[in-house]
Amino acid sequence: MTFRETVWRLVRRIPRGRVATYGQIAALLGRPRSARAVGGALRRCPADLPWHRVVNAQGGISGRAQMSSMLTQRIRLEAEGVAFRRGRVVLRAHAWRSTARQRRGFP
DNA sequence: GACTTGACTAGAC
DNA sequence: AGTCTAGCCAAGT
Repeated sequence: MTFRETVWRLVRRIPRGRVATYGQIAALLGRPRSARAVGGALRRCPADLPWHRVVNAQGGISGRAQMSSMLTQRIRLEAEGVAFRRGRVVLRAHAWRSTARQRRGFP
């Protein structure tokens, strides 16, 4: 099982209408400093993966080569009911909380 | 096995 | 709040 595959498996668990950050995914996999590698895992991923539910630590959509792809991500999120504010996802409202510890600790 | 490449981040101004 | 920087690390070459 490669790192990339574990990322995909976890991303599939993010429910509709919620988002996770790259760093959060990395931390949940026990590799808190591999956020960047998580981005790499999503750069090329299966078409049916809900990749749009992963955003950066500020709730923003991270740079892609094509801007159309960034727009696609926002549109897909809004279609799931995710609210944006000044170009950022409202993390307070939509951050995926998978554990009790995170429920307490999320800013 | 040694580089290089990013869909990252926290910290410093 | 915006910009820069230095770490970081899995994958690709």
